[in-house]
Amino acid sequence: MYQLLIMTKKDLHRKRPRTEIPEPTLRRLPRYLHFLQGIWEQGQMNISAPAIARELNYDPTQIVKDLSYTGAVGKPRVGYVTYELIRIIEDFLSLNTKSEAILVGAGNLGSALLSYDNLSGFGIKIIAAFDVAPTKVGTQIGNVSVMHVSRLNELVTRLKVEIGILTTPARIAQEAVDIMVDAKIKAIWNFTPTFLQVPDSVVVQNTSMYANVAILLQRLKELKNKQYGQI
Amino acid sequence: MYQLLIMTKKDLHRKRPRTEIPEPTLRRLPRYLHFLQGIWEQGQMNISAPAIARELNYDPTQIVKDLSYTGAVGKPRVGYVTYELIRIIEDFLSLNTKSEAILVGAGNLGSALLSYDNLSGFGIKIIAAFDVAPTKVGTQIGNVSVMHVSRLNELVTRLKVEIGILTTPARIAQEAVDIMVDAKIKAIWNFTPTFLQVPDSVVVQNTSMYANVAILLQRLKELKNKQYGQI
DNA sequence: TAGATTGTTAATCGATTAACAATC
DNA sequence: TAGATTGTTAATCGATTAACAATC
Repeated sequence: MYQLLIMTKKDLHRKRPRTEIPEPTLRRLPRYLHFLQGIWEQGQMNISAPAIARELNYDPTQIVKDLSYTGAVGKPRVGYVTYELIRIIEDFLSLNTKSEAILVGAGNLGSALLSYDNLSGFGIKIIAAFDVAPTKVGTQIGNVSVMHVSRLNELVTRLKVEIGILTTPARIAQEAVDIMVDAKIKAIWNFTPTFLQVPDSVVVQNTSMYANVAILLQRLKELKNKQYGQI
Repeated sequence: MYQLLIMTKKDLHRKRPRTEIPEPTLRRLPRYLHFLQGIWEQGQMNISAPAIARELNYDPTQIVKDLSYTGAVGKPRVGYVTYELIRIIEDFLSLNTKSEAILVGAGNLGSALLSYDNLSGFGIKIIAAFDVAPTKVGTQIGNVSVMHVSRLNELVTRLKVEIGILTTPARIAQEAVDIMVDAKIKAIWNFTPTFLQVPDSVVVQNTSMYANVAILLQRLKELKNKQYGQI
């Protein structure tokens, strides 16, 4: 009776209700999509979850579960209609409506993203880049103009851009983010190793090269230990 | 009594024993490291798990647990010695011994990685790049020579390179991987959206831009639903 | 000493996997 | 019809979080 009223530490940190799609599912969906596009091009009209599972080396029930999040419905004994499934996943991931984004920090990585055509292939279109270096400002990288950061607020506000890509040096990352937040950017794709301070009304997606290297090196180490036995 | 002998489906798919560090931990460690380097430069000699937790917005016990994997030991009431902790995490993640790597596919993303100085800052040094385009072969990108793929096997075998970075177009990804595996590459960092077929003796780390965009767009969508209520 | 923090063990929570009924 | 596959519910597993004793 009593217990029901006690607010545990957990409650304070509790995540959003439960409309949330599990992150592992979101990671797998683009992989399914890529696979489906491949077989579609080869003219395969239908595809079953077990067939996808065999090809991508996943558990078949996991695929069924992941697909059920998207609202896709399949036929027993036949599977899903390839084309429909592709459309449903694309819709679900909002890959059809290209979201406009700006990029801050036109250095190595920033330039790469600007000239990385593929980026537009999955739902994001970079419409402007910002930097402070006089050598960068005024230039064009991959058809995108690089402007001085002082113009960020005006442009973002005017065009109502919601997504910001952060590729500055770590040292000035928070500063750049503050400017973005000020301009009402709603989602930040963070390529710096910095932990960003943002209000609750802004989402941050961290893509850390560091984390990926760390995992790779560790798995390689584990592989060796396994092979030679842990002496 | 009976049950003990039954081999479930689970057993077949079972992962390596349990020497394995959880992936979430491996993702967080580089973040701790970056934070620690920052406070070390500011002259802070000691740091406690709760203090790290406050700054990085994590649960304090999670930090204690993560750090315990690295073998770091702290003092109650004081915390960890900043410098020691940095060294221990770096050692643990093998970031001190620079591993040599080769890169296949010197396109947009490949070029970016080649000229991305930071990469060498976390344990990986690209010593050669490979491509098939005559316009690329023979050039230098970020101090790394681009050679024809036909030379991959010889060079990798001779220098005993264990890590391969894959940045080719998705279409030829598997082909490139077969060449790497043939040359006894042990770990592949895959930037293509392709599911790679490799023998058990090779580890693959997938870094998918697609997955990251998918998560970002989804979280942004959820954020909006939360704010305006789901009508 | 008192109190903060470590470090370990137990509880909880969420994602994956298994089981199975529905169905084409 | 028989059998493969979907789709849902239950069981399991692993990571996170809580609890708490040890200790500086």
